[in-house]
Amino acid sequence: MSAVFGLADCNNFYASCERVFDPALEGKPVVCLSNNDGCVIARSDEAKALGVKMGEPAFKLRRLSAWRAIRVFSSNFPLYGDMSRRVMATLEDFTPNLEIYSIDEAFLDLSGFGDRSLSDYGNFICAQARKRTGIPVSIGIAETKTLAKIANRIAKKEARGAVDLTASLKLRRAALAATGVGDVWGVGRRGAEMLKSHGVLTALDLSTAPQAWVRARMSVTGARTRMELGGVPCLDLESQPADRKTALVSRSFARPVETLDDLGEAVAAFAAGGAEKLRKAGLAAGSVTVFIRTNPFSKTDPQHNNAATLALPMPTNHTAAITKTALTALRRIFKADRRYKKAGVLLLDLAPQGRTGGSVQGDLFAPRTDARGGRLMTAFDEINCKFGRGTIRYAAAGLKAAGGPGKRKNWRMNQAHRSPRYTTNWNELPIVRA
DNA sequence: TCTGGGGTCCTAGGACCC
DNA sequence: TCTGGGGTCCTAGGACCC
Repeated sequence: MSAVFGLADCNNFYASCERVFDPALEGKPVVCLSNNDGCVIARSDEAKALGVKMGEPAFKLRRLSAWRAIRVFSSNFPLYGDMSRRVMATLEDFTPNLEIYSIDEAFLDLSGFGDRSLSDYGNFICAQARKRTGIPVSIGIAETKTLAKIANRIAKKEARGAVDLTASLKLRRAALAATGVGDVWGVGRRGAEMLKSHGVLTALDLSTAPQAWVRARMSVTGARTRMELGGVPCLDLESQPADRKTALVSRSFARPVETLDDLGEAVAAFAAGGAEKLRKAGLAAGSVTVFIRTNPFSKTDPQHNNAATLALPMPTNHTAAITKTALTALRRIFKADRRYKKAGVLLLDLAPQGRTGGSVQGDLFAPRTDARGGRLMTAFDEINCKFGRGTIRYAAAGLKAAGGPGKRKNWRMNQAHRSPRYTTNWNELPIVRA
């Protein structure tokens, strides 16, 4: 039985949250702003129709002819977090397995629901979420996460509740053909530019591009995306959230900050906030990075960006210890006569409290088949992709195993001689044989 | 005048060990 | 024709995500 993924995504989430608490906003253009009311981070459909762009600076809103009609909100993240929990709790009732992917998105395990219409079931879930929380939700259904994203995008575009791409290959093909390569999950701006310059314009084009070519140009993540578009799942549902690896507290300043004292005050506040985050999560930091930067949009100010990382004497989540180290780092990077616009404290090397890391070694672990019985690509397959047989003078292939206690982390094999050294990571890339 | 905040992963290459 | 092989750990920078 093959896997089926649903991607449930709240429509215009923050704007929809504001509407739940003020139904008079229904049908009106609603916009939510970032911290400091800096730029637009959510728009209702009506606001989109007026030409409000994502990420647009708030002051530019006033240039729109219809700006007086737009209801503008400062962000209220505690509210959005609470609404998110309610939506997720609802979704949980309709699947045995749920992965909360972001504040407004969740992947649902819909495998084994094939005896009824998946799109009917999806529509039912959407209706229930709307009824119980007031938040409009759409669901994309497909054989892989990447395809489910595409299905969801279509659902939103066509103002449908659920879109199911599992029904026929023809349907999937049409969806891929109608999706620009830049709109594929995992393909960002740079990737899209590169692909377009080679004539790969749609998701369908990417799904049929030669695997080795994609692997060479877009690394293992791109190769995975390509396979997922073809219906081969490379990304699993992860219902257990992993421990966080970093924690960041940063802000843009409303006006430029110029003195070490003022900057220190801000950094101390960020450090305290970071320490509290860690305590809530039961984590401790091993080191602290402080960064400061001037306003990159300024055409007149001299620019300065800098950062420093300092190890803490021992892993901790105590405010005093983290603040002290953060301020030491700040003193190292501060430059007088600069107008700083943003600063932050990044806490690194997070580990569950009481455990300070260490490494485990054990038996060699080099899987050759994946969980579905497919053969996994080996490092030598990749070398041959890249250089072609017979041209290799020296190669080193690193295989990164799937981890887990008792498993050795890396397995490297050196062959032949002379550079270029070629290293690749092992990342469970399934190979489908014709 | 005014342009967000918080994350993850991958790669290349170096340092260092036996 | 001409060279060591195997392993761990770390970092900077880039790319991507919501």
